Amino acid sequence: MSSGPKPLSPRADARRRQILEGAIRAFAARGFYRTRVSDIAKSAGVADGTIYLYFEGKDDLLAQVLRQALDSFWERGEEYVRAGATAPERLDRLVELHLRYMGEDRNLATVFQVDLRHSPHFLGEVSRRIFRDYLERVAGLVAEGQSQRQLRGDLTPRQAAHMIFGVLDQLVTSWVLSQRNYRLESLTPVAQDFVRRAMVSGSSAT
Amino acid sequence: MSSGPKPLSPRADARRRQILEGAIRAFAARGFYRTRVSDIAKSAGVADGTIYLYFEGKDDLLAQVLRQALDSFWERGEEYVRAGATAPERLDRLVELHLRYMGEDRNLATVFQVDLRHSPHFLGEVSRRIFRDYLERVAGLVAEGQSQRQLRGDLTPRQAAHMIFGVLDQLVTSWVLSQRNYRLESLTPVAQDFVRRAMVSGSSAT
Amino acid sequence: MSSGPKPLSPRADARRRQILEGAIRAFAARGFYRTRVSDIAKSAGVADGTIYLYFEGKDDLLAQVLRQALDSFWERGEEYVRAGATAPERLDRLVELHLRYMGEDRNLATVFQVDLRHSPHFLGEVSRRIFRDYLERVAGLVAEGQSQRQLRGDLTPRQAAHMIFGVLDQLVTSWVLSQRNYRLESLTPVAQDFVRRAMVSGSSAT
Amino acid sequence: MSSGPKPLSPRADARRRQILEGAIRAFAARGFYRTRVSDIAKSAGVADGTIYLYFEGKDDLLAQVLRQALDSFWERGEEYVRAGATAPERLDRLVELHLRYMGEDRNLATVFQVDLRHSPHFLGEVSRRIFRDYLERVAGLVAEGQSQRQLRGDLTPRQAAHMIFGVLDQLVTSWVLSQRNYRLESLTPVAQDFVRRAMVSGSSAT
DNA sequence: CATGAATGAGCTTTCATTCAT
DNA sequence: CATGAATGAAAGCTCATTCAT
Repeated sequence: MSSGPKPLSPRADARRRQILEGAIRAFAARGFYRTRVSDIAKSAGVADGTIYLYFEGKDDLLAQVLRQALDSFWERGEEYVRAGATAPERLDRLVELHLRYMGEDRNLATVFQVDLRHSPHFLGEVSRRIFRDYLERVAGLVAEGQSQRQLRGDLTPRQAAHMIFGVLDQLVTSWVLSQRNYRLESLTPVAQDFVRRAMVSGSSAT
Repeated sequence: MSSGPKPLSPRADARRRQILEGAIRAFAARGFYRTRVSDIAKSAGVADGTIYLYFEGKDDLLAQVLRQALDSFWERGEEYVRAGATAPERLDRLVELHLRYMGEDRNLATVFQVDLRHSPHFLGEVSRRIFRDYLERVAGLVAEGQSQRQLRGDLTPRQAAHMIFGVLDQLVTSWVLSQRNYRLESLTPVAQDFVRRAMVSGSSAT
Repeated sequence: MSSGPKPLSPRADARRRQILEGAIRAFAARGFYRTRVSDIAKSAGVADGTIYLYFEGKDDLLAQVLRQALDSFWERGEEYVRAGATAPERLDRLVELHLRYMGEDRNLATVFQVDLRHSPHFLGEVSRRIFRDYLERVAGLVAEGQSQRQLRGDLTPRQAAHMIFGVLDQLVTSWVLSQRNYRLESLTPVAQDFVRRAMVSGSSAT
Repeated sequence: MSSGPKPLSPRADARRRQILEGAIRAFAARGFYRTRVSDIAKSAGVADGTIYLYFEGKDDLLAQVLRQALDSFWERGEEYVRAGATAPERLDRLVELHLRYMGEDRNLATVFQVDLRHSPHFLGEVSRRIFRDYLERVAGLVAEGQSQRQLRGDLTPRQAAHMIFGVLDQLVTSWVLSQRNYRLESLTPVAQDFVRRAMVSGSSAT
């Protein structure tokens, strides 16, 4: 999927990662716009100028953070999700994966919930691709389940994907903004149940 | 509900509204951070300095846009929602109201989906209150429905409120970001069905 | 000396004075530059725009404050000073007059000590004239005293006038800046003695 | 005496000085308030932003100019003044030092006479400390001379210090404002004589 | 490769002045 | 005459980016 655009030396790759991680911490703490490049440099332990040896600028840095995180998300989870025996099970696994992945790194989650939302205004295509990627995969899962008659067929896969993503996304947002301290993963069963009820065939009580 | 903090002269109130509307257009077009105060002024048809006669600054302007919009949302919809005969019907009406209200003003919706998400980093309390207000009301609807045995009781009202909000919110976001041109309200039945299935008692197929 | 440039109606003259007094209070409180025209208006109890009916602008206002005060100083004191029987006595009276006049209105004194000093940079000619007026009169007193052999003749009248003014001026400045509360006039004997010793003939111990 | 607050690299220290000197020229030419930061930058030959790497802002710049000048004044002169054999001689040396120091740098003198006077309104404590420092040292000289019966004892050291300072200060002010071109130092004997007569014991002719 | 001092475009905000009422 | 809402030029300051070391 992600053929790294430049095959970097291991040394250079480590440096790149170091900066990326500094950027995640910095963005999470203050938000993209309020984060200065020098904040990122400090957080990453490099000089300001060094950042420009590895990235084109602040915008590019955010784009790469997001891209990288999404790549690693699917790299790690795609196989796991597809290994579910039935469509509902595959949705369960998606829910679990989403909450677990985000729950593991609150800083990264913060960047996703806050700065990714803001990015359409300046990352344009990049930003849209990130959303599209996610939604298309979920839509794929849904379509497959529908064709196997395991999921209800009276909504489009895209619509379903949006709503499922919406549920997960809001749980993450609320966790990120929450003052309280709880584990995001603990919401897995509740979310699984919610999505299952909404997606599995059966009469909607009217 | 909202006792305007300062009783302004009609003239001043009109001016205030004029600026607020200019701000919504400007924020929607470029996002809060990329919008200059002079953009707002131009969009509102006033001089830069005039803005500071009515607002404390850019932050205040966004806060007021959000507050005002939320106030008018509930002012307009609370009664309508509560007029539903049963809890599922009240949820239906909430879904309908949310999509209709947002669908009516794409600029305002854009500000909500994009800038409100970004605001915790700088509007702090204001921002949190806006989310809290919304969620508490929905949680109230859910709790009521649960005590009347019309909604399933095996999740907390807050959790339910988050997920319901997530569904609606994501439909709005996707509409706002979409290049295609469709009416947001047209998604009402789909969303109602999704929420109903998820919330009305009945066995979740496992 | 000062033939008021415009013979105003009594009503208008009262208004003019009202603004002038507001300006003195405002300038004293914050200094010329930090005083906004609207501060002056508030302090004088008129609308901002009204000020421009009586003065050309902020600069003009300061110039008039200073001019007016100096006029009234000499109007009141010239006769008194000249009524001294001998030159030393006339100097005594000058010292007394200076300290009494300034001591009577701390606000006015503040404007003189602080803003008059700053004014050469923007009031140019006006500012210079105010200093010159004062110094020429004192120099006149000294010259007269010298020709009557009552004051030492081994310095120029201008030099003497500067140093005498310097003594008085510094006492006023220090009073204006002082946190303590004492009457400026109480320094009269000390200053008179200082000036007398410095100016009356007699061998300077070497 | 002045333990520089931050031990800067030689390079940084040179830059700092360069800006300070640009600021003195700029302030002298137009006065603090009418000087724009960009004027200072231009006069110092650096970019606007560079100034903020070395100073906190315009106010800080003026404060540092004044502080630095006063430090260097005493650093250079304290020993010289105290080396006078008698109190009158020490006063002579103070007068000489004051006029010589100021006479050497008309720009710096201008800043002192004009902007230091204006500064109480915005430099508060800094400004007060500068005056206090000077006056206390002179008062110290006077008190010492009084206890040795070399200066008249019928005025307080502070009062004497004020008046002596007033004499010197006014000579500097008048030199700074003067259109004519003369050497400030040339007034040394006159001022010495004036101060001596005023301060050395001996009957004041009444 | 790495640094961080220097740059200067760009932004928010203030406030003297004007003029329709 | 008096008002004060509106104006918009002007100014201080920030910070992404560059480049000499």
